[in-house]
Amino acid sequence: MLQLDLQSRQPIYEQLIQKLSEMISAGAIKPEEQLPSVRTLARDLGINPNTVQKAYQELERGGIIYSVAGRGSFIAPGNRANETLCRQSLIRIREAVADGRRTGLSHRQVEETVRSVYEEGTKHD
Amino acid sequence: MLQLDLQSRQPIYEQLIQKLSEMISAGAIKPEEQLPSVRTLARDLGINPNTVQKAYQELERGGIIYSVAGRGSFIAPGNRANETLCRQSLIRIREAVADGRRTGLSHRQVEETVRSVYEEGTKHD
Amino acid sequence: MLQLDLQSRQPIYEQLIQKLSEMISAGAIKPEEQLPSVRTLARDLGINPNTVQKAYQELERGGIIYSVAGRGSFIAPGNRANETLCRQSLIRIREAVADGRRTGLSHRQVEETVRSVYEEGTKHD
Amino acid sequence: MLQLDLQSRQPIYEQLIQKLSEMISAGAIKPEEQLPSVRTLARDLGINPNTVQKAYQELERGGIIYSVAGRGSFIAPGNRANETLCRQSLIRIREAVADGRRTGLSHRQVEETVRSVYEEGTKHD
DNA sequence: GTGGTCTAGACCACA
DNA sequence: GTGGTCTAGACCACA
Repeated sequence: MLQLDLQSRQPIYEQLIQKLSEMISAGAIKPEEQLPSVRTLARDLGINPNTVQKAYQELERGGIIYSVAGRGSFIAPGNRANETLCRQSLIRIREAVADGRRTGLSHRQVEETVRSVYEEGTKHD
Repeated sequence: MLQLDLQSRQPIYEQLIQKLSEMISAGAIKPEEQLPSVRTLARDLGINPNTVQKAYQELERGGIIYSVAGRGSFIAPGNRANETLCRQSLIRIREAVADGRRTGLSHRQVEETVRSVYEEGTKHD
Repeated sequence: MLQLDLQSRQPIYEQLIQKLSEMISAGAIKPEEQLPSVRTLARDLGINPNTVQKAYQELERGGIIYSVAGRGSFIAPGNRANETLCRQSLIRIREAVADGRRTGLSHRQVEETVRSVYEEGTKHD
Repeated sequence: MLQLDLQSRQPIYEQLIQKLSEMISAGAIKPEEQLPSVRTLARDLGINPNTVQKAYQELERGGIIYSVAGRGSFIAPGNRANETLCRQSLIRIREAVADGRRTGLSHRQVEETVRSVYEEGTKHD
């Protein structure tokens, strides 16, 4: 659970933000529930506490979680984790498709690709 | 023409590779035609010659262009600029869509986004 | 009553000092009246007894309350809760205004802000 | 120039953000002008590069500056440094005044304080 | 214990 | 050289 790719070009803290957002969005962690402490999560993931903290701070800025010094970090009630993820995802899709269109991909080709993604049976992740 | 975004997270040399590939793919530059010299292009774009050099090297590795020491760089005949771009583009679209699906976007929502991209009139880029 | 903001940057014990001072200053608790015990107040507010203890100690240092070992804490007769609060408040206002002036706020803008605060009907707190 | 108080309760990076915002707001550094590099400024101020970077990143998030990896950090054109500072300043004044009002300060007393700040001759800072 | 700040120093890709 | 990321480790106030 919460698999990171330390070799990826995407920074670890960004992967963390994304994975945690997904878990929150999926309801795996619920509003007002406490997140693992910065140190605990860092230890469990084998990364540095500063990296976890950076991710937590970004999530806090985005209103997904809130942190109370001396107490811990918690899922914000009414957080927009899902909306945020969807919005970002749609932007990325739009960019990728616009790019493909410029390259000469036909509407049909893109539609076909989209369809194939949605027809793959439920995936492991 | 050949607009770069110096502030983008995407490295300039990658943007250059993509833009040049697009121009070649679109026939704006034809096989055996000569590309501007590394220094000229760097000066025109206001970027570092090392950056242009890196882009040219990658394009050569991909068989899109070829360089002749002392003479310059030329578009390779029979280059697969278009195929390369399309392949990469489809991969990126597939990844973005898979991501969106995981986030909870419906097939319909994605289709709608794709459609809207294709319905926008011819764009400036 | 005695609303704390656990997420505020201002430490809880400081908020406690301020709120208690306000209540004493406003006469909601009168000289020689007993304050709730450290443990009781901590339980009621859902905070750590150490935090309440720290606030009580500071209030005692300021001559606002006094404690009798084994009996409890009481409002000091002749306490200067009000004077203390007013003095601190004026200092903070002065600093905030000086800051605003440096930033370029006009005397008029600040006056207007002050007026708007005083014109808001009686507030909940 | 750019005096920091290393003993202050206010974190160094926040002081940096504020001071730089003030300089930009005052026109001491103009749009598109380059800021000192993270390392240079850190060395000059005798603090750690990470601390400077944190300040720069916050300023970038606020649209006050922009950073280009490998090139440097620059004042953003059309930045709202001044508006941002004024807005924050007015909020702080409003809070301080509301606090004072609750404590029992009269409108007149506050007005008098404000006036006195504005009547002090031009100050050094 | 908890989050927040800071230092010292390393490594990376890019310019 | 430049910004960006990350580690290791320290210290702080607060709870």
